[in-house]
Amino acid sequence: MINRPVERLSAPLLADHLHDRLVEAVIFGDLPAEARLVEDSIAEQYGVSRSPVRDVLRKMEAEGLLTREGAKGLNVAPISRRDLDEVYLCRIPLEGIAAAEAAVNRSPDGVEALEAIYARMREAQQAGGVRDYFLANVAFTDAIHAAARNATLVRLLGGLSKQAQRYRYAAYTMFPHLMDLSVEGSRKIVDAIAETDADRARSVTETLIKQSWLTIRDCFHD
Amino acid sequence: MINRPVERLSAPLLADHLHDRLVEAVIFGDLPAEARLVEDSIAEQYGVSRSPVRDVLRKMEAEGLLTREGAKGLNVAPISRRDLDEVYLCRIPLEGIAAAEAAVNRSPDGVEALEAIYARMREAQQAGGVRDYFLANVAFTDAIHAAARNATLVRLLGGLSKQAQRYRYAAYTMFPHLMDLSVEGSRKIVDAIAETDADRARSVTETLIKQSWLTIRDCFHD
DNA sequence: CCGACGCATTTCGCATACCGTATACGAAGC
DNA sequence: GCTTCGTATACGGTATGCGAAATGCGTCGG
Repeated sequence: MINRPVERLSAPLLADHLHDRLVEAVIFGDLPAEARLVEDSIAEQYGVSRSPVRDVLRKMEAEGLLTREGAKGLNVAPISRRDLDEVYLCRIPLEGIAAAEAAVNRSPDGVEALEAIYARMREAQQAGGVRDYFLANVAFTDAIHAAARNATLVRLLGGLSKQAQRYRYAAYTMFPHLMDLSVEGSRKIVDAIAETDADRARSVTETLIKQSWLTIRDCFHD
Repeated sequence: MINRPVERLSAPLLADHLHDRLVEAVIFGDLPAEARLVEDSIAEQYGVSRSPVRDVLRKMEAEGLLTREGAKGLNVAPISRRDLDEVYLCRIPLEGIAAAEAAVNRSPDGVEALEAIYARMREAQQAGGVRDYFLANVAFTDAIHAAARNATLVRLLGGLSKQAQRYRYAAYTMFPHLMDLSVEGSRKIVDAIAETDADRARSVTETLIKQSWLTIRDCFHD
């Protein structure tokens, strides 16, 4: 065997670790769009068997990160403006609902968690750490989803948010000023949720995501 | 081996066949809510190995038909009004978008296909065949999704529609008059799409689904 | 020089076997 | 009699091997 394992995975639930690694690799572009993925190669690289790899690849397919090329293997999903538009067409109303539900089911703990993550976002923004900002921003989104207390909604957003994160990370890298827009909008979202104002939470969320969309769109004018 | 296979599956893509069978069983209630599913037993029943069974169960989990009980196995997802509300909260805007996009991307073939399925729905309604009506109605929904020409939207709806179908079938069985409401609303949807009126397509779709929701809700007042 | 057939390779689908863990039941001790 | 510990068992996670379908390439014939 020529290829040494890139990194040996630790014991508990190989598949979960592997999933995280591969998702990261796709979102951050280490695995470029259209890259071919072969079960055997991945298994060999990470020093595991094909079984967990199969599970992971199927899951990532469901998350929209991979596309199946007929009888051949899987590819990293292509990046395109068309795809971006598809994702955001769905994402806008769903994130709006999540914010509205988070406001309806508002809890002191939930708001506190949001404030904490918002603080992380501000710090990263002022430090100019694009990757740190991105990670905090993802956590912020996840916290709102969790606060919505709606398992079905979370499940659906799970099949969309990973796909969206690819575009978001790329956009933050290209247009760091997008962080300003994001911080400003997030402030409004936290306030609306804290005040239990579901309609305003929905509308500021939808507005923010629409604006982000238009900005990101400029990066991918195929 | 004591248990004879319930039914032996044919060759091409065992997993797909198995998936269809199990999804059917859940939607039509042959596998009741909360029923425990064990990989070994399913494999034995259908005369296949655990590998395809695992794939299928994971897929059905993503479709919201099964829930994972921690380290233990999978159960058929519970039926509850709470769950119904969650599903429809997401389904209303997504189906609305699908109808609107179907109108935007209107094609003569697409409209023709919708009309054909609509005719099937009418026939089944007048014959009083609840199951036939249900099947035609599902086909109608799928045709609109396909006509929207949006892979991401189809993927998301795929993670929701199966779950919704459980409630829809149960509701048609209990309230056959729901068919009248459905036929009437579907007529309006086809017309709006045929006229390329996206806004009207969205609004009549959302109205129909909301009305269905309220009707179904009466069946599941936990 | 071009096209068609056939072989080798790639890659996935499915089967089978093993292992670790979590649960439940029974026995032993307090 | 109740609690607790150990063992048996059931189940999912993982490893591995085999076979079939599709693809690409090379060669042979026109």
